[in-house]
Amino acid sequence: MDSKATVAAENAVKGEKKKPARKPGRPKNNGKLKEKILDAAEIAFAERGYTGISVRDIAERAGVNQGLIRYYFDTKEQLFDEVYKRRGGLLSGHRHVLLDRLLESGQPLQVKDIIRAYLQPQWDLKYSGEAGAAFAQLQSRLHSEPEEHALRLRKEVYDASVKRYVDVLAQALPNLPRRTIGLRMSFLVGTYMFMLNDLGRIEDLTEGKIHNLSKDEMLDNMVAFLAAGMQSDPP
Amino acid sequence: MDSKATVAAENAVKGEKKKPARKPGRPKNNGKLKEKILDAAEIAFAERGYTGISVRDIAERAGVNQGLIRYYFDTKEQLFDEVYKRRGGLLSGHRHVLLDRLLESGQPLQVKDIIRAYLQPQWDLKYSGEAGAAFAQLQSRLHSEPEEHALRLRKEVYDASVKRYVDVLAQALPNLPRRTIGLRMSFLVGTYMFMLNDLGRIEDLTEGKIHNLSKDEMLDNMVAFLAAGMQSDPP
DNA sequence: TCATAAATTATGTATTCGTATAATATAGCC
DNA sequence: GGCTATATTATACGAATACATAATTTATGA
Repeated sequence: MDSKATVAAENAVKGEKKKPARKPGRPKNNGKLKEKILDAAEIAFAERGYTGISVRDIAERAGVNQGLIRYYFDTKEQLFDEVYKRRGGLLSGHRHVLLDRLLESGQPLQVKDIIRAYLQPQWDLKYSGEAGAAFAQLQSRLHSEPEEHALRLRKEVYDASVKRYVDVLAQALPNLPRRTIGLRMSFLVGTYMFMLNDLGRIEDLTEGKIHNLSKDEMLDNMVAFLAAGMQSDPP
Repeated sequence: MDSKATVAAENAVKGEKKKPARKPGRPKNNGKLKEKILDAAEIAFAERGYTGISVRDIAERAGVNQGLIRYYFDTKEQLFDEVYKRRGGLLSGHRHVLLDRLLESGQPLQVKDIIRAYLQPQWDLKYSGEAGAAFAQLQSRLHSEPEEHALRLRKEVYDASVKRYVDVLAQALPNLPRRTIGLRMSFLVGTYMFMLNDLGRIEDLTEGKIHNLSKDEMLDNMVAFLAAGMQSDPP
């Protein structure tokens, strides 16, 4: 059997081409394919992970020539970064907005409200459609990745908002050492990151008793659990 | 430039070989290399992920010929499975032992003791050396993997012990619906899975205030947090 | 209108991947 | 002491990989 390249060369000689022989050049869609690439890459990376999907496959999913990915993003790694920062930036922004709103309300700060403000944008995103769900999956992957580059990316995207929430929690919990609050913030992140993934698995974990748990029910349960842990006496 | 294969062929013709030309055959070590492969693969998969490391690289890390991996494990996937089940089985076993001990003590069941019995083996493993730490990392990766095969593997390794712990928790918390306990068990898994990874990151998250947190301190903090959440009123 | 820049495709290249197989030296058994 | 199953190596193969480049068409602006 011939390799693809050989086959293509033969076809070129014979003048036979399977595809309608789209000639190169600049078509009508002026750069709009960039977004299509980002969308396809987001889902592909979420499903298979960074090393699990090829640039070629992403191009095919996006319905785009492979070279175009290099044209817009240069390397695979840069494509990944842009995918991640695109939606991660929106998420952090949303968190800041909700926290502002809470602080400006003038009411006394309640731990459960702070926690809910942190989780709500993430949950809304997850349930906003295929892209949001894919990004949630992608986040979960990135948080289990020990590589240096992944660590820097996480830091860049999330650090500022996490620190701000820790500050506000410290304000609401003046009796707790800041060190304890920081640690518990990590516990919180771990909990929701795990729940983001794939709720199907939870059913398995508990013999199918968690069927039909709605988005809001899940969020309420998480907030109650985490708020109790956050406010408890340190050991 | 020539490909490796071509170079090797030329060397063979000329009779020049870089390596001392280890002839094939059965050496002294009678199958002991299998363990070396498993050890090297455990660390490699933890660092890079399943698709991030090649069978060739694993062979090199293990100091073993590449073909030997296929001899013992047939496929890359089977190698991964054996790596995972080897230590995962020990872990589940250890959990069962600690729970037995707790139940046989005759003392009234306390939520924090049950939680500690669940976490202790995982923590001991993580701090037992390089291999244990690598396996912890590997677990974290597998739990963020949505692929069908990963799901089955997790289920096979952990399901029985998780279910048993949920049962015992339900016994200690008769006022809580079982559905709530199951859900909270997932929260618990998420929390410790996240903390398993890489404590270095936590320092970043909280402006370096978590330096010098010992193994026991971390475990105590997690138990306190999780026990409070587990016993709290449902929303 | 015409030159230039931008967007897109086709094609190529060297490397690496998982898997396959044949050759061979030793251990253990009769 | 010879036979056979086992452990190990060397080598090969075709597909897939990330990255590269040249050709080409269109949009834009002077």
